[in-house]
Amino acid sequence: MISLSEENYLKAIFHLQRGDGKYISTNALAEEMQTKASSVTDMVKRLSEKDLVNYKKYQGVKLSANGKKAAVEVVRKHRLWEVFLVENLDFSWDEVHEVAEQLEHIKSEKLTQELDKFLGYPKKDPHGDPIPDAEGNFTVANRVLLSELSKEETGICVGVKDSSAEFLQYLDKYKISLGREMKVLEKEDFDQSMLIEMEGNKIMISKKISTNLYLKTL
Amino acid sequence: MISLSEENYLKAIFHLQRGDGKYISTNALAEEMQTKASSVTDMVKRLSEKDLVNYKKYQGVKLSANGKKAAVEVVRKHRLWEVFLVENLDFSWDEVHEVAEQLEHIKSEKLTQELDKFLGYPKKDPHGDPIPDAEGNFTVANRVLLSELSKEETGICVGVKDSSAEFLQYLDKYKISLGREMKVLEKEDFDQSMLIEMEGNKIMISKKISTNLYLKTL
DNA sequence: ATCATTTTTTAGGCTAGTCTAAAAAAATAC
DNA sequence: GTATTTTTTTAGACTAGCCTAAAAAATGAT
Repeated sequence: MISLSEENYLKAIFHLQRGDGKYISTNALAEEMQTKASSVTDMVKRLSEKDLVNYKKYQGVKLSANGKKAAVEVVRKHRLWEVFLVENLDFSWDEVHEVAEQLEHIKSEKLTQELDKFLGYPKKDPHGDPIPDAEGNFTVANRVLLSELSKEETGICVGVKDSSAEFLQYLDKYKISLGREMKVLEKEDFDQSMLIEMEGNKIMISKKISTNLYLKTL
Repeated sequence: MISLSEENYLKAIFHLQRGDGKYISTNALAEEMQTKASSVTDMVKRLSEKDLVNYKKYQGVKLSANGKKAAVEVVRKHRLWEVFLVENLDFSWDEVHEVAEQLEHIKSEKLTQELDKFLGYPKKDPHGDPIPDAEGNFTVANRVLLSELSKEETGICVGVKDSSAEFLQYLDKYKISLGREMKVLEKEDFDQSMLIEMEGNKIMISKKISTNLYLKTL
């Protein structure tokens, strides 16, 4: 049995690893978990004992096969619940995170399966992130940050890197949503801002925004 | 903030109290919570400290106004989720309990409200138990146990006292479900079994069944 | 290669929630 | 009304998960 706290650590390691198998430092994990390095060392030892991570003193930690499976399952549940909240319970995309953080820990295979079916086996959550299927498979879309596009390039907004309520509300305010087509008209070296054309309008986008928006280039 | 464990204690006291304001003994609560009397004493002191219960040494415990409010809120969530599981996720009434025990602890007022709306403000859960509204109000139906009916009396099945999977599956097997009309044909003093007419069929019902089925008399 | 800095681990302590065993209070029996 | 039994509480210990402070290891600079 994996505890709530253990699940949160596995999820955090999963997010820091981003697919590849690199080792995550104790400090990085402490930062992600908003806790102290000493607490991380404690927990990481327990996870290692349970064969959920590979841990070598002073070298860091990475998910084992078991750990990855558990982490992906938590991510799957988190994203399915987000879809449910937005599609069926009138939540907006900036309101779902906190509640999904709780719902992701509900343990019931049948619940997850039936929820997935009820939602019509969605492939993406409201922020554009892929939802793993029951076997834990999912494809990370071919996407780039808006900030990486060159002048005159065009793309479609497919996801956000930061999914804080503040950022999402900012996007709402300027009518930036998933599926929008964007064209880079200008890139300013001075402050790395960009002039973008979207739906016939021209808007200035700061570095902070362009480094947190994912696009699929055409 | 009320912890998960505290919520479970409050719910247990609520169920043992059954509306009226009687004091619950430490042993009774330990039995309900499947734990030891000493653990109950510990917890009850903490709950008393938080003004969620009234506790007097050696006399027992009862819910305070705050405690009752919290307990009713947990019960409301439990029953709403049960409706969701049965109505939308193809759970049967004997499968919902365990999952609802987890879902009832999710903290989000908006979630509860929106779920209630999504379900169409249901008044009863799948076992016939009343669902408190957002203000915590609910009416306990005017009902009696089947075992209390006299010969020739008729009633409609409106709820179950025991909601264990075993009991509910037994009821399914003999096609006993909420809404069924039942007439008492015979009452046997010897083993307190009853001969019942239901949907034109005659069935024998043991004491164990008749003392766990609620009916509304006609 | 040595010294200083940063990172990580260890040591020891805290809380919530549980337990067992023993003591104290209440209830029951005679 | 005293003695026995039952119930309840207290005392002390345990685990998970966190903390602070100090020690140890790794890294980086000269």
